[in-house]
Amino acid sequence: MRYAKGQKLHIRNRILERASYGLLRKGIHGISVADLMKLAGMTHGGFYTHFESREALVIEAFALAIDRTVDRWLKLIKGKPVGIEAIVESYLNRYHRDNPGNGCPLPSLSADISRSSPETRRTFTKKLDGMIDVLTRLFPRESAEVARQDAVGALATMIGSIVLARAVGNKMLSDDILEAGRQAVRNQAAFRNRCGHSGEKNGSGVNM
Amino acid sequence: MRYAKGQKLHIRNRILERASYGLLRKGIHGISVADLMKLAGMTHGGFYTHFESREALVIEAFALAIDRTVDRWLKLIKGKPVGIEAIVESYLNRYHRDNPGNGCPLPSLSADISRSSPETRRTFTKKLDGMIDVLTRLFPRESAEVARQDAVGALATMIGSIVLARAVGNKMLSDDILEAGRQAVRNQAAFRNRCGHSGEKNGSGVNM
DNA sequence: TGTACATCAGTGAACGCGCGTTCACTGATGTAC
DNA sequence: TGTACATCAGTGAACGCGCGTTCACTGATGTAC
Repeated sequence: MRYAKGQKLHIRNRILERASYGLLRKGIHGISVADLMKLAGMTHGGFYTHFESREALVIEAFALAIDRTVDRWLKLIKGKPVGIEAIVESYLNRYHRDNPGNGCPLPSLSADISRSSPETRRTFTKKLDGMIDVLTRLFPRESAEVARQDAVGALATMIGSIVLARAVGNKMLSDDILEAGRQAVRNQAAFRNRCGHSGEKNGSGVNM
Repeated sequence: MRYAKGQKLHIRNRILERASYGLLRKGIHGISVADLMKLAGMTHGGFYTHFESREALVIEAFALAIDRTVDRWLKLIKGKPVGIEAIVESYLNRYHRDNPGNGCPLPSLSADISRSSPETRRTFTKKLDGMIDVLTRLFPRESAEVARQDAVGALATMIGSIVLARAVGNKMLSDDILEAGRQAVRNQAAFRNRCGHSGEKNGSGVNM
């Protein structure tokens, strides 16, 4: 089967997208090349005409999932008052908890990343930096450093909450964890806004 | 080699302890039975005289690591004024980040747990509940629910921070993440203590 | 436009390898006398 | 106390299996004329 121009790239993208889904669901080591190709409706042999190795695919799939998450965030906050509220609601909810395949790769794959090759970790670091930048804009503080710190704190809370909520076998406890996570992020921001020394003169993040 | 009474249990415990170390370092699927036995100074064949299966060992090793973490916490807070500071300092520091083998299993293994068997998840849930109970006592609030929510929020922030700090390839960014995590937990608690209307009389957690 | 050939993405058998688990065997130690 | 036998934890070869990767082959489509 020889394809028209552009067709090959199209198929490569399909493999990549489905692989991203499969890897987020099953974990970096939890799904085989053959099964990843099956998700794209193909057999395993053709894999290597599109990717140099399994690891190369994993890196690209991870980057894609991060990009998608950031895109979703940007859409969520577009035209709305500055604040992390909307992102927290979309992150710490049941849909995201129950559908890791379509979600943020940080709760699903970070632990595996920390045991991966330097190249994988380098990609991770770069992408994470970009995520933090986007979140930082949502925390108007008296200094960029404080804003960034608040953004990282909120992100860590969101990731930890999803990780826990997915791991527990008890739905009620899991729901409680999501709610506790949402409340924790609110409290972090609220302390800075109302009690901390920021937030007044620059007008800023009054949303929470 | 036939052993004296108690000797077998002694060896079983050694396997379990070393396995806990190995699994926390390499991940649930990142180390073989043969390598786990090597950590205990033995060959792989004898494994099944001590454990029914690899999975049975994983469950026990995970539970052991949780128990150790809780014991460490209890020692840390014994005789000190109520507060989560001591635990946060010991959790979100470089030693814990750089030595997952001796640390809390939640950042290392939770993502794998969420993809594990119901039995594994049941053990996880029970152990997590115990951890939350210990932390809850450190948050004196007007209601048990609010205290527990604050405890879960703090735990989620700690886990997420370690997960991120371990995954990034850049030491400076990693240190920043640890500091942001510590600050975030402080802010969560500070909001309840100083700005919220809790902690004093009834104040119910209507913070936002 | 039609025909002959070249291309190359996709197929599926096969490769070497490492895994979890089993098992016949070993030999140090416990027990009986 | 000394001797003969029984026990069974530990060894390491072997098992079946699934994995990532390779490769000879196929056949639909592009290209030349």
